[in-house]
Amino acid sequence: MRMGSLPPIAAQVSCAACGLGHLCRTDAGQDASAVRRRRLEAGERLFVAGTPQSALYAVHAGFLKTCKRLVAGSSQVVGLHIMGDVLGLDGIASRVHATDAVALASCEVCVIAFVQVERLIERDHASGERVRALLSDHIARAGEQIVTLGSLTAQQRVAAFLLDMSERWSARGYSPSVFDLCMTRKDIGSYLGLTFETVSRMLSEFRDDGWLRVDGRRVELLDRAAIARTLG
Amino acid sequence: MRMGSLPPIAAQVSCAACGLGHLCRTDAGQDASAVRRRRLEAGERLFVAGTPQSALYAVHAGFLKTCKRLVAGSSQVVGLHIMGDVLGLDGIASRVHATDAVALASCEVCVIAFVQVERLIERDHASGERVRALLSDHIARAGEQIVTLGSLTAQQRVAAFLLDMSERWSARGYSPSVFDLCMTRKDIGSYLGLTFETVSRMLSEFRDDGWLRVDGRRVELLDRAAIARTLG
DNA sequence: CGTGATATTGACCTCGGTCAAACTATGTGG
DNA sequence: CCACATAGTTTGACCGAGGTCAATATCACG
Repeated sequence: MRMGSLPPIAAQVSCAACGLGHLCRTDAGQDASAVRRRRLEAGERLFVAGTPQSALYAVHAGFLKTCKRLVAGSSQVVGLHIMGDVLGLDGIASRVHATDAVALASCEVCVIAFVQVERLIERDHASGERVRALLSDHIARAGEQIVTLGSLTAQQRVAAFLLDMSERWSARGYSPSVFDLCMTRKDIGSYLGLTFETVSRMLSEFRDDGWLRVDGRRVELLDRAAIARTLG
Repeated sequence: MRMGSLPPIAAQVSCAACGLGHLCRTDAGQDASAVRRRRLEAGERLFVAGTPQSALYAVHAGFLKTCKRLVAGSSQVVGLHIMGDVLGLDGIASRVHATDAVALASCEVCVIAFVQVERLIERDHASGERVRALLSDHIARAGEQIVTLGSLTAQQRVAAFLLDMSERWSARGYSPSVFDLCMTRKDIGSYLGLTFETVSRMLSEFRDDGWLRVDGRRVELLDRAAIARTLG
């Protein structure tokens, strides 16, 4: 396994395919400096829960998680974000970050100030509609997560997780069958409301059934149909 | 218990306190017919998942649940809505209802057509901001639900549910300690990712601890602090 | 009344959490 | 280059929270 000192960011989304759409386009006579791009190494934080928020974020490359702080002092992973995804949609009204965002790999994130978004919205209605669509999508995704946590068994949750990841990578033009989870079993467990041991056990079970191959965080789906069938 | 043939809708929100805010105001020279009001009896559906959506809904009086259909054919309660709440925020982008909405008591619901909302948004920017705030609030609420389902025990979920209901009723000017759940244990269980037996057991446990009184669907909280302490 | 939906409670069992041990991978300092 | 430390993963053994199944009670309504 080659280990360059500066890991190249392989997976990258083109601006045309980005979730922000034209919200960050600087070609309409905008001040180009309104859209900064920030680079993060794995483990670095993009933002911190409870702090003032003044921008939206689009993942240009890399992979991040968002975590909600719990009363008990621990935290739960509530979102996993790949290139093209938009972060910071909660907090649009409150202007306060609802979650921590942590890079799970080297990332490049476009930072679009609220003032910039507002300027665009005032100018053309399509931008307002785009923001509403982003928020609406986020709600739909949260609804899926609620169903996963509320109605599925451990096996089904891991299956749903794998299929979701597969679908999202393939929607960005990458292989739907081979991908990197980029995170610990503990993070996956936290995201799915399970312990990391259970996640590990389910992955081993799927491997023993011949449904996938696992090597650390790299996964290869061998029988998507079988995995999907567990959700029936 | 008096049983009139036409049950009066006791709890009602004033238009000033409604979550829609000025989105449904007809005093700005709007066509008053753009905002219809629909009356529902308990059990009646306001809308059905998968059908085209062309309006937002504001609960003027009564109580509704929203349910997501599951692959297995069953469904899960994903939202509980009292007067002042806005329904139909998912579906703003897709123009398709993501859930079923069912009245849990006699309801009056204001129906505001999308075209009306769009007309308002084009006219003044505050309306656009109001819609964004509604969506953002919805996301925050979904985040809380995800944490509840992902990290809390059965006891904690029921405790969180009771405190949430209490808070919401009191935010509308009603008693924070005495309120009607308006729904079956099964619905509560579905909402919390529990079986109805477990919900019943937890309520009995709280009753035996002297933390509340239960009579069917009517609840009186006697020791909110103790209930809150379980979330510690 | 009787019927059907809802609620409560008990007995039992299972899924998944907890605890523990072994193993791997990656990094660090000598 | 190796000894050691640290974090992550896998797997086993055990246990308990909560699901399942069943009996009974309660309530609404025809």
